[in-house]
Amino acid sequence: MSQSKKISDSPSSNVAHSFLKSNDDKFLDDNEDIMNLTQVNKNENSFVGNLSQLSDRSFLTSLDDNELLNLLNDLSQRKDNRSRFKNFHAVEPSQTLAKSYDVFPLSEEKKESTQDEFILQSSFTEPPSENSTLGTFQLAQVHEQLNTQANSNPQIRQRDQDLDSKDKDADLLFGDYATYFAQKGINQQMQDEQYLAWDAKRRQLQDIEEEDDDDSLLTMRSEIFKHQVIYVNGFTKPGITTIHKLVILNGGKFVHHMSSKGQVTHIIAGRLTPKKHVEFRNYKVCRPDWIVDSVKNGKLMNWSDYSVIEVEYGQKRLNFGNEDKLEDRSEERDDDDEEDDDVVVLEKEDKREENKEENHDEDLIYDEVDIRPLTQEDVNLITDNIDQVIDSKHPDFLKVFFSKSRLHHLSTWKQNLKFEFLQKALNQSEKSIPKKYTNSKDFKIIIHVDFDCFFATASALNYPDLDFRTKPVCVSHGGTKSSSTADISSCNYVCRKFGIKNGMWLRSAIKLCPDLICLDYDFPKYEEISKKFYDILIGINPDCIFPVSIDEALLDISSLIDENDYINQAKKFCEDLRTTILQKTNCSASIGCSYNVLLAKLSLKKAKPGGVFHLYDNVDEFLDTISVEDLPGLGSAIKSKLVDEIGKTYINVGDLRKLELEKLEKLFGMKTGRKLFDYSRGVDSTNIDISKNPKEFMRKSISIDINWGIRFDTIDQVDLFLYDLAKEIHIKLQKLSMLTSNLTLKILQRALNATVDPPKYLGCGNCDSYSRSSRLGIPTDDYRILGTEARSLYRSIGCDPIELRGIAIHVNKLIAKDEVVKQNQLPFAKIDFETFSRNLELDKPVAATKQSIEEKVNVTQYEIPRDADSSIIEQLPSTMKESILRQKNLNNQPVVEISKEVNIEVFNELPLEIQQEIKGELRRRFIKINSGIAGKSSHYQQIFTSNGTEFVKVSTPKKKKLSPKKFSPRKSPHKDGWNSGSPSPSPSHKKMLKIEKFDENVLDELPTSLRENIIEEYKFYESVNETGYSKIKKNMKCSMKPLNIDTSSIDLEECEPLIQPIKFQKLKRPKEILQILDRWLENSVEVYLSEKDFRIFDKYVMNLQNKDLYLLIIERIQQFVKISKENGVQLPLEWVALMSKYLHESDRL
DNA sequence: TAAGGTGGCTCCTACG
DNA sequence: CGTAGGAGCCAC
Ligand SMILES: Nc1ccn([C@H]2C[C@H](O)[C@@H](COP(=O)(O)OP(=O)(O)OP(=O)(O)O)O2)c(=O)n1
Ligand SMILES: [Mg+2]
Ligand SMILES: [Mg+2]
Repeated sequence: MSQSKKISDSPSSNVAHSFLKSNDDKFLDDNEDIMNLTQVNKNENSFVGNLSQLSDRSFLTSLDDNELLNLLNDLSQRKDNRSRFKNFHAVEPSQTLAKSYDVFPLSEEKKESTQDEFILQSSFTEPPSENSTLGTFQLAQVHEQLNTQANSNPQIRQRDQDLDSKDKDADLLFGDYATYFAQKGINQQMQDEQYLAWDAKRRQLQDIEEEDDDDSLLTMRSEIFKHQVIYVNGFTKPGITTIHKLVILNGGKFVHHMSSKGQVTHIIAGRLTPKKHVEFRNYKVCRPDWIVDSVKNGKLMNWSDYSVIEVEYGQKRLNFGNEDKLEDRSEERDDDDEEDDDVVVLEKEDKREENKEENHDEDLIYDEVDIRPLTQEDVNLITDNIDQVIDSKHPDFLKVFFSKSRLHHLSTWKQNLKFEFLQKALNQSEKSIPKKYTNSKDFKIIIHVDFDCFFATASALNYPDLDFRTKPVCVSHGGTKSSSTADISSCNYVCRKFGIKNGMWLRSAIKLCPDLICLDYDFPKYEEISKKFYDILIGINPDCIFPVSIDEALLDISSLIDENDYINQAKKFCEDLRTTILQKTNCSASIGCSYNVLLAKLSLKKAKPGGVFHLYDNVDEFLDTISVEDLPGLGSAIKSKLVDEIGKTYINVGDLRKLELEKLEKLFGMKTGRKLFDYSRGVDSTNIDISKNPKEFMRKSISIDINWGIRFDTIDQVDLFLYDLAKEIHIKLQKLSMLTSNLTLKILQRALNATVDPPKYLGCGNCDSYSRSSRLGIPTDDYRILGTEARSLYRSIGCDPIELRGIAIHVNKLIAKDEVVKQNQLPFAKIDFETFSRNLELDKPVAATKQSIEEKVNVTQYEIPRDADSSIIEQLPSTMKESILRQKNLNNQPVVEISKEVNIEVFNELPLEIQQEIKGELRRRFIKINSGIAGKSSHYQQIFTSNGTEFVKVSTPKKKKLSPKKFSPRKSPHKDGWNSGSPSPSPSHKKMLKIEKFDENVLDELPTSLRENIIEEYKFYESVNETGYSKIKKNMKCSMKPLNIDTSSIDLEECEPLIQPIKFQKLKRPKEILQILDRWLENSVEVYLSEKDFRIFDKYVMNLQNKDLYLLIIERIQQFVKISKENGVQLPLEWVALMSKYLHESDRL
């Protein structure tokens, strides 16, 4: 029962690593099931040779189960572990780690564009490339993979890794294009140079002939691509990154997706599937060398000379009819923007007809092709290319958004400040220099210092001619347009007389004050001023400093003031401080001074603008003049409750004081009630001394929230974005050197009554909010784990991507990295080793034992369809039966077990660190080690699910119904709430299970075989928890009317089984297999393929039961052979041989 | 155009 | 009963 216990321990979600193989799968010999794509033989010793790589957790993470077990097996077979690891610590991990990469198949990321309709799912079979040192350059690789088929040269890959580990400035390498829009080319020059330096280095390490051209090309600058908008489809050579660079460096515009309708002028593709052929029929499609040659020659080449090889249907090519004319036209366009060309228009209209007919053939990854002729508007769009709309579909969205988000800046600054002062406090407490303290213990002087209308003041420094004191000035994005929905970040005190407030929309502010002057943000300047500000504060050496914000801090200055003359001294002190700040920063600050934080804050408010206020006596009198909403922590929600309670709209603190404690506690809860009670009497004991209790000030959670610009069409885009978020979280975790074991995904879904376009431009509008969290099993900072989890949670929530308006990832249960090592050890040994002995009694696998005799490596698996007839189960060996029934009972999933031999004693000889690493990893995967019979051999066991995804979640036994919470983004006191539309009557209790991947009509028209594949594909998009064949079918039917699905009609637990196909390369989904095949094929052009790989592949194909997949594979190879022939490429004889064999076989079928 | 983030605390309640 | 997930609220 220990297993089921373990799983139900994690009610929300757990993950298990799927490792399914069919029983009759014959190629189970030791290493052979891992096809070696990279020619580097993964021989028996490859693990041993790289033992030091164990010092990096990511290495283990990257292994698939079998590899992990092999490693463990290997380690446990050696008696000389101790001596082998003598120098364990001396080895530098990054170098050896990199070497180990070539053992693995190439990384696969879901890609946005491919030439076929299959989409790769990310998985844990990826190499651990970006794990431990996620340089931005590696991100670049990821990005590239996202947008094109994974580059297939493992050698380049590895060198990138090598380089990255050496090159600390790798960030800049990527920055040169990823931050292009954000940086607006300021650093372009420098970054390009760095890129070239890097590239030179790379070329030293290898002989890349075919890229020589590109290298020199990258130094070229011109405007030849001006007004051209380039889109890259699928795998190209040179890769998408290079093309991106070439295009941008030469005046063009590069887009990552086709959704910017009508913008794209050229599509670059290596080859086209028939589908893409149809889809792109109205574009100029050409080969990548068109770009290269154009740059090389300094002028646009005739694009039609670079027509793309069509994959399948012979010469039925891209018939643009009069190619010459078109060509002329395109040349013309470089010089002027004139644009009406009858030929084109006619042509396009013709195509429109055809397009209609074949529209159902779309794979729906892209927007429908926009076939109308370019309008002047479009041209403007192209011309203004940098200022194009960037929403969440844009690959650089996060970067750009963050760079412009004031709130993001505020949050980041605050975190940095808190961190900084926490460190300072920690260091100080070490030194612990007790201060001379002459005042009595109760004596306390707290001051609260805050700049007056900080952003406005600071930005105004950039406008020396502006009369800031008399003119209404504010800071916001965009111009002064009376329709603007831009937020006012900060407004000066002139504005406030008009009733303008921070956070108000510009257009409502303009209504209040038509002469309003808007200034731009200047974040670096704010930082700079803040730095000076804090330096001053540090300089006065107070008892403690508590950073509240970039422009604001609390100080305890008790020991700087003589108790006996505190009024005068504090007065002088504050005046001096204010003056100093004003002198050094040119910005006016105000100071509130009192004996606790609450009163200091209230005094500050009173002191503004540009003054100091002291409050020591007659506190109640003072409070009676204060409105309750000025109390810290008392916002609109509490205020309105108070209004309800008291019955008047203006409530001052005196009114609040009249409420009894009990009443307040009942209304607001114990703590809040008490706080209000105390606050109304000026009582507050908030501690601001970090060094007193540093733990209290430690970071407890990390999150990323994006509720602006979230506009998606497909689940794939959402997935990519979630990975981006996960990467950001990863970076934050890494910076703090922390790990997390809990992740929460929160999404905002457009409320039913909300308009598709909310009042605020690209805002989230009125939304329902859903959140769901999940335990990760082990502490981690691996973005793949985080990302996969997030994707999984997204599916579990089930929001239609089109309705998505906000996404947030929160991680909590943070733990310092170095603490993890200590903590991991004990529970593993205790729980897993002990409880497993019970396991053994239950399901000591007879079959496995038998196998262990029969085979050197024993991989047993029982594959039972979930709805398998119970009589079938009855016939099974009792141990199997029990195990299966238990698992069935547990999570409705079939069971698979793997057993291997391991000598636990030998394993125990390993260095502790390594043991822990492996144990942790096994634990994470729910593989248990049994200390075993006679203590000699051990037994691994793993729970599997029927789901085809590599990494699967174990479902919660009972699924809570999702009840959306109405989300009204921070209703401000003024009219412009986040949702200024009509209020939502109640949260929409509709199920949002639709993921609109397929049009049902499309589906119906497909041949059955293909449909099956697609349905299986679709399965991937469902949460593991909720996946069910029947549900999918339901969803397909409902997909056109998602919002009307009745929740009650969908039983989340209703899951039908799917028979497990056999696996290849640990993969079994046709899409993945084909993907791998494609990569392999492409690889095989330039590199030697091992005979072994062919053998394994052949074995796989011959054992394949799925006829359709079989045919698809053959088709692929056929295509490949054909293309190669057309291009005069010499193919490996093996392919040709395989081909004829398969063709022969297929005749038989 | 526009960039409505983020972390901490508290409350409520379902779950064992 | 304690715990934890999830929602609410708030501040800058
Ligand atoms: N809704 C808000 C509130 C604040 N800020 C930014 C701009 C402010 O300048 C800065 C500091 O916030 P304050 O609350 O200190 O506000 P100001 O400094 O602008 O005005 P005050 O004079 O009231 O301090 O934070 C913002 O962008 N949006
Ligand atoms: Mg301020
Ligand atoms: Mg402030």
